[in-house]
Amino acid sequence: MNVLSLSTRYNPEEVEEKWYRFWEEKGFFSPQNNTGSPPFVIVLPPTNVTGSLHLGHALDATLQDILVRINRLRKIPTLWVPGTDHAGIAAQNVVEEELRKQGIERSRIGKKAFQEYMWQWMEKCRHTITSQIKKMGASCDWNRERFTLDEVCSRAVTEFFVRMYEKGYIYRGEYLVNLCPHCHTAISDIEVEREEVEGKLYQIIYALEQGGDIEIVTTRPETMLGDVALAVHPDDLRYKSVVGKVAILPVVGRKLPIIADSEVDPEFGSGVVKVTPAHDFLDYEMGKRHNLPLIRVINEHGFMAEESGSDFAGLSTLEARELMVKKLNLENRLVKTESYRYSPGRCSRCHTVIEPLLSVQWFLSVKEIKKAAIEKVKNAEITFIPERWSAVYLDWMENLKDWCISRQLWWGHRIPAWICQSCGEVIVSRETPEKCTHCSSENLEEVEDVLDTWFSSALWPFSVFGWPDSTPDLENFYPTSVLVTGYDIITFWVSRMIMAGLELTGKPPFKNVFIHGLVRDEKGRKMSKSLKNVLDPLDLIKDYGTDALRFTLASLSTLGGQDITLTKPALLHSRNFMNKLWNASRYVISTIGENKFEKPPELIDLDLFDRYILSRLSHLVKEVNDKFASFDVGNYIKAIEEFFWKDYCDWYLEISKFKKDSQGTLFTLYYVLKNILVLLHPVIPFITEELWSKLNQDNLPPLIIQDWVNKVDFPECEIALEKTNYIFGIITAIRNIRSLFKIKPNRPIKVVIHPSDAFEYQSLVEGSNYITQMAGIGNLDIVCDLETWPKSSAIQVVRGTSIFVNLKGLVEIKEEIIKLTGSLVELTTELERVQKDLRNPLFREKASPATIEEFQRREQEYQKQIVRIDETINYLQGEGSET
RNA sequence: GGGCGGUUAGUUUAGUGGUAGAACGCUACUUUGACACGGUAGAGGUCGAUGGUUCGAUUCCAUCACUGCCCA
Repeated sequence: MNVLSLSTRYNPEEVEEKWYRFWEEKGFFSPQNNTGSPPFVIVLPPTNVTGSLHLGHALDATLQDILVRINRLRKIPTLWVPGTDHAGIAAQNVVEEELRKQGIERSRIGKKAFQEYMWQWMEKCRHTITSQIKKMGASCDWNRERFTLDEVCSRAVTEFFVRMYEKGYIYRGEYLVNLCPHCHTAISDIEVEREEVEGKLYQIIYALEQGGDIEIVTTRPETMLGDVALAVHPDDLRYKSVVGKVAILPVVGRKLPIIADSEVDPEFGSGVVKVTPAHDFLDYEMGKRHNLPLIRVINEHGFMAEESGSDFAGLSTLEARELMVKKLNLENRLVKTESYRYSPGRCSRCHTVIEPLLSVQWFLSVKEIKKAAIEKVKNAEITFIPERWSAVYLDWMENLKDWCISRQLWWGHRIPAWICQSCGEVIVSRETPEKCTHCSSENLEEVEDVLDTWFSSALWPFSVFGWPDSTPDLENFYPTSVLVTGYDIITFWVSRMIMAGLELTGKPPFKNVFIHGLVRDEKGRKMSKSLKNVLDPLDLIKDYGTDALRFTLASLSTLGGQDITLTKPALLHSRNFMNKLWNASRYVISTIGENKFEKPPELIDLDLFDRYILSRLSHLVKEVNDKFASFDVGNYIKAIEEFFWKDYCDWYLEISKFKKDSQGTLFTLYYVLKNILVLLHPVIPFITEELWSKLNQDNLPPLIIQDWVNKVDFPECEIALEKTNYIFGIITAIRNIRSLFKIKPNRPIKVVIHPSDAFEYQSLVEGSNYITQMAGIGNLDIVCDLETWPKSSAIQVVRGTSIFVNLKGLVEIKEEIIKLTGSLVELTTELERVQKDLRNPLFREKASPATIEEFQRREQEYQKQIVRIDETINYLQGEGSET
């Protein structure tokens, strides 16, 4: 095959689908139990069936795939379980909105019909998502794909619920909870977001029964209808005398006791607050402490309830507020209103201002189950990477309150509970009960509520394996190895998986939690639908290829888990990298041709440059394994990139062009590229597999199941590194002169090189052929004893070596002197800095021996170079005076 | 108000108690038999401010400023 007939551009579309299908059909994504080592297991954070993948998913999947693929190469049985999440409230909202566009209202078609729409939507969405995950190259085991509402996962949810109920951890009752008037459901504290807005603060006068007035402040006058008391701080001297007296609620006329409670902030407004226990969390607590009644004046739809009176009932809260203000004005009770910034809670899903409302809900008490979850992180049985996120987790856990788990939705896991319509008994059961366990009545009604989505995602690491049954998969693959997710989800999900995992299985669900940042747009903004800055991974794949997208996301990841600013130039750079890899491989493949390497590698003759690149490769492999061990994905990639582009392409490959007849060269070209492909495969699986198949001489198995590189078969050769470093410096210096004097690249030049010691001389002799070729030299003289200085030459000094490039007529001696003097000044400054420290007794006493040695080495190096430059300047000054 | 980040070249950012790196962009040269999505050679930084610790601070500590996120 003439490889050079291949396109000079890498074309991702031609290879990606082919290889994914090949891998999947061959079953490489399923765990191979070919070694006895413990498996490496990841569960994919289940993707919400709310639409399609965004770049956050792309990053998350890329990082997971890198871990999975490296471990697979390491011959560790590897399993990555994919799946989707029913995403209760979020998915229901999406479908509701879709239907509304078609003129269909959820409330009109009823629960059953709506659920049918939900399932249809789910199937469609799930298909979109899984095909996107596949497009990303994710090597997950699709045979084990799960959906949180499928039978296996649902059974786990029921089991979890029943066990917690039986242990007394789940309870039901009427409490004040966050209700979203738009989503018509209760939500948990964590789903409430606060955002500061411009509001109004109303100052209102309440009359005292015994005569006189008292002023209060409120942001929500409409809730006055539910007032049951006024409260002041017990130490507030201004109001000592009114505590225990009675105020009259304006408009309504209800009698309100004035109580003292230390939760009242005396600095806020007048220092007197109204107490509305049915509609405010602080007031609710206060009401409990003081045994106050609850008057519920707002209903679950966010409208005024019957109890608010005939004038108000049926109004929205905003209408009620206006009416209340009007009535207060009529009664001359409103002193004034002023603008005021406050932060009402909003539903994190629909952004509607939430209403604290009394309602019957189900709660999970966390008091007991959080203990182990805290302990395991504190004693590092579960570790966060980066470590600092464990503080966020612990802070959250330690302040965790009981979790409201019931939702008034039509999409989710139904709470496995029945209420006896005869005696009111609550029956929680795995199976549908036939009669009441208390009164034997058969008139049982199933609870309509569903469970919070996180209640089921909490079980994901083991429900996917069939828990509570003790299945082989559960036995083999649980606990999982690492969880990879964004920091925004630590409290929502990670914390709950740890609690549920420890409570139900007795084991931490994973050992490591690998936290990454969020993907931001070019301006550093979070991607959001409302900003219209969301990028679709599929569009980027179309423009740049999957590998380039993965490469970009992964190489921008930092160990600190910083957010990633995704820019077009970064994507272009990655695409260019793919092209470079493609073309370097084309060169290597065509250069090797039909050559076979039959001799064992250790018998092949290797020259200086072969040993140089193999030494660098050896160093790289160490670095890569090191970075990988610490989850430092970004630097793992950057190290390979630098090696490949700078060392392999720019130096080794260029030099190889002048020694193509050497077996050692051909072997080294092949050997290094082969290793590069293995090292890069976890990050850019498609292009590497494609190139592997073209490079593959020995019919080796596909790259995806190759052996990972733990070390290189050749030892690092320090001398080769030092020599090539020197030779490359010489070449660069000559090219620099060329460039400065604008000598055409194809014009040969005459060069005299004057080394200062045996090392330099030997290196020059060894490399002379390549120096000549790489720098475009026509005539090269290496001269140890310089009897006559070359005239009319541009000069550079490298180490102790002077380089003279003959440039008759082009060189201004004055210019050369100025240039050299410039470097002399720089070097002298550096030398002085080093010597200043070396002369300092404190430095010699306190600095480490290695540092002192290094400083001494630098001192010598500078001195050597300074001597040579000085000598050259002296000569030039002589030459200048002669002309 | 509490907690956690960030502040380094024009831009996006790595990084380290001992000469500050990269990518993109920029300048000049360059279609040379892998690659112009390329090559060669360059220019560009008082590492947010002020103090402190240290032989030595961009790096550690404190304060401050601006900025982002989380929690109340």
